[in-house]
Amino acid sequence: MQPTVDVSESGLTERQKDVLDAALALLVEAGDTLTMTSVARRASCSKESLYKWFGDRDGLLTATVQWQALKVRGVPVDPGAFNLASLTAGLERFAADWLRVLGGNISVALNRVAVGHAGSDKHDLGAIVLENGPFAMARRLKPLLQLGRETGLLEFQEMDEAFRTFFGLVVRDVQIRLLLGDRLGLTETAIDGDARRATQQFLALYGVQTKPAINGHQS
Amino acid sequence: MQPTVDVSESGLTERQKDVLDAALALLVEAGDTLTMTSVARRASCSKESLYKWFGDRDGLLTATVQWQALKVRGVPVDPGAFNLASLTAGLERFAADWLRVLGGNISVALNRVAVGHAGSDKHDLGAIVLENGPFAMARRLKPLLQLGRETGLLEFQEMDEAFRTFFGLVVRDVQIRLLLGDRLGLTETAIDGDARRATQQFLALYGVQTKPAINGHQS
DNA sequence: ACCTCGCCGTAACGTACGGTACGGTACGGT
DNA sequence: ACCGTACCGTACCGTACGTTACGGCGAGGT
Repeated sequence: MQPTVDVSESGLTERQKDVLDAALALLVEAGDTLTMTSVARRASCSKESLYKWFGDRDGLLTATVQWQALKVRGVPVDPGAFNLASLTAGLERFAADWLRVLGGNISVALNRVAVGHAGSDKHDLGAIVLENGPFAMARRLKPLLQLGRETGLLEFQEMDEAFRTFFGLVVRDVQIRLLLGDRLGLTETAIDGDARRATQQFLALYGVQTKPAINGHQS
Repeated sequence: MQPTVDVSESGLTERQKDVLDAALALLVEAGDTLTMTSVARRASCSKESLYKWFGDRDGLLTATVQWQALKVRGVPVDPGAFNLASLTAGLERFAADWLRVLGGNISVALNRVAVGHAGSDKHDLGAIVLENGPFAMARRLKPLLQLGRETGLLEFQEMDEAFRTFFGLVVRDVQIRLLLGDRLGLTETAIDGDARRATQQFLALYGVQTKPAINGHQS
């Protein structure tokens, strides 16, 4: 019958959520080599149920990715008073959040399977991760940038270019190196430092004030 | 006997190179779903030879990746007279080259398989791609940055930080989006424009001259 | 008490594919 | 002429895994 569970509506039994969490854990441990049997065993459910709920292996993977995506909905940041300080704080917080997510086991595992399956299967996993990764980040950040531009704190022509520059300054080679298996101890303090550096660099490029903070070393 | 062909010594028969080229083509077409049988058929060789030459499937993939890496050895750029113009040109050329490589089918395919296998197999494919991707880029770029610093055109404390910032400004979200299957028409003119923008932004952050080119739009 | 439904556990099926074995052919050396 | 080497093509084996089928069981309804 091809159920094709749409997780975004979250029409999910608690039982099914448990199953997806188990699948998520296995995905982190074993990557794309996880088997339907292993998921069933880990979740203490029958393979028959897996197939009834998710259609096939691809459907299970898709549902798992969407389930995780549903769980990371970040909180939007828009404080009342808006000035350079709050803009800076917002950008830093955003950068740090993003680096924390990217560095997590789950993100790495999901991106790995999505990259592996990109463009080749029916429920395009790559598109889903793209949608809930970079694109979601853009949707969340752009209002902040827009606000910065409207209040005269930032100056840029193309919103998309500004966003992508910020993305580059924050992520740099971190994600690709993690995906390729490079250990890359992202301690909490290192993340905070990188977030500050990226924010300062971004402000140096797109901020209107002629402050001295040109070099990427915060004070 | 575990041959484990070391391609970096290029102890490869012409016949074997042909086989690896065939494997490369199949990798681009089919990704990690390529089978030993398909490679043998495409290259008009026997599976027995594949196993004799490369040990096993992993060995074949490894040899293929190394073979491609051997073919992309970029040419170093160090002109005689060194000034801001040549530094800028060098950076732009570098950025454009890198974007062209990243956008190519072969790079995308190889990065996909390497990400998929990262950390899980014996010949760590991820490490190999890491070595011939980001790390090779760093080794090639750093001398240029060093020269820029020595001649007083650039100013930075940490070489590595400067490199990674340049990386971020050039690559941004391009690579991850390509890996996740996003079409992303990288025309030649778009690449050149991006290379110029990234270079200008980098110079704005790390250059010593107080030129006005702060915003990412070239003139 | 009985039926139905949803689920677990397990066994079974089909197949794709990694890996091996073997016969046949071309060729260079002696 | 004979042999060894290297290779192709193909058939074959073993296994892992996706997928399906079936028997049993507890719960809720009638």
